[in-house]
Amino acid sequence: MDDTLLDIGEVARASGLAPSALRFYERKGLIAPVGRNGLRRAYLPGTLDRLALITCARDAGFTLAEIGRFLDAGPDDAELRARMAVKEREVDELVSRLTRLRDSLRHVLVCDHDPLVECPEFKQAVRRVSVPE
Amino acid sequence: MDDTLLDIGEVARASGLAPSALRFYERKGLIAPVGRNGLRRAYLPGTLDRLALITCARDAGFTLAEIGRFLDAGPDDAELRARMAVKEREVDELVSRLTRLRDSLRHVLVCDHDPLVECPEFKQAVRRVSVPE
DNA sequence: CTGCGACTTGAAGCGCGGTTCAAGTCAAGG
DNA sequence: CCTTGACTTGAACCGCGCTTCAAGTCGCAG
Repeated sequence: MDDTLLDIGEVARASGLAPSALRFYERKGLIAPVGRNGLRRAYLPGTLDRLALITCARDAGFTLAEIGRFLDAGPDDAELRARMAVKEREVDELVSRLTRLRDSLRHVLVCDHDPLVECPEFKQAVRRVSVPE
Repeated sequence: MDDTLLDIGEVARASGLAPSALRFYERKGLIAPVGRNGLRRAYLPGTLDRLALITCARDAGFTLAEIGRFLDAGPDDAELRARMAVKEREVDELVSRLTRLRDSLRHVLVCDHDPLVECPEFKQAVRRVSVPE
């Protein structure tokens, strides 16, 4: 009928997520098909954008429950904005820590201590990672 | 006897990890007490450095099994170096993604769309997050 | 000697984020 | 019509990273 609608298999291929994961997300209220084709779920193409957002947030350490609350909120939701502000700080700090970790890894790639983890430069870097500056 | 040795409770307080977590790490081969005081584990102070490293790596998305392999390796372990190089790239990419996510969050804090996730700037940012540049 | 509290063990349980399985339904093609 | 293959469901299972629990063992203070 409407060939702009997507089957679960197509959504899975396009999003890189398993069909089982899509059904799981549906149970959690994160996504929903716009309708059914017989029994089969029919998705709007925009669902892919939503899934990209979900994947991204999940990678950033948000739980699916957090993402769910996050997804249905208007501009007047002060509590949500507060949570997002908190998250923004958290992500920012995580970025700092990971940056230092990456630098440690880079160094250890070219250093020669035995065992590797005893390298003083590396240890110092780790200390910088764990201590909030 | 030797008051430079630490009891599990002291290690827990100093590291911020629960005693149960420390015993769990021990079962996984990540840490070990240098001896026992009766039944009680006695730790070297250096264990705290090791735990800082473990915590840091775990936060960065390494599994405990990965961390374990990582911890006992000399400079001649080519396979380990290869894995670390891979991890360095992964962490680096994660940093990029998180940076963009943080920027998205920053923007959405000051924008006014309904629902928030429909903000075009935000959506574009999310797209940048998911698409490797 | 008698608590007391911090430790010990192994085993079971939990929350998260899914995957896997069995059994069934449906639409399209030969 | 009948097969094929992708979908449907609920329920069970999984790996990870711990926590909790029951039952027991210490060492030290009073």
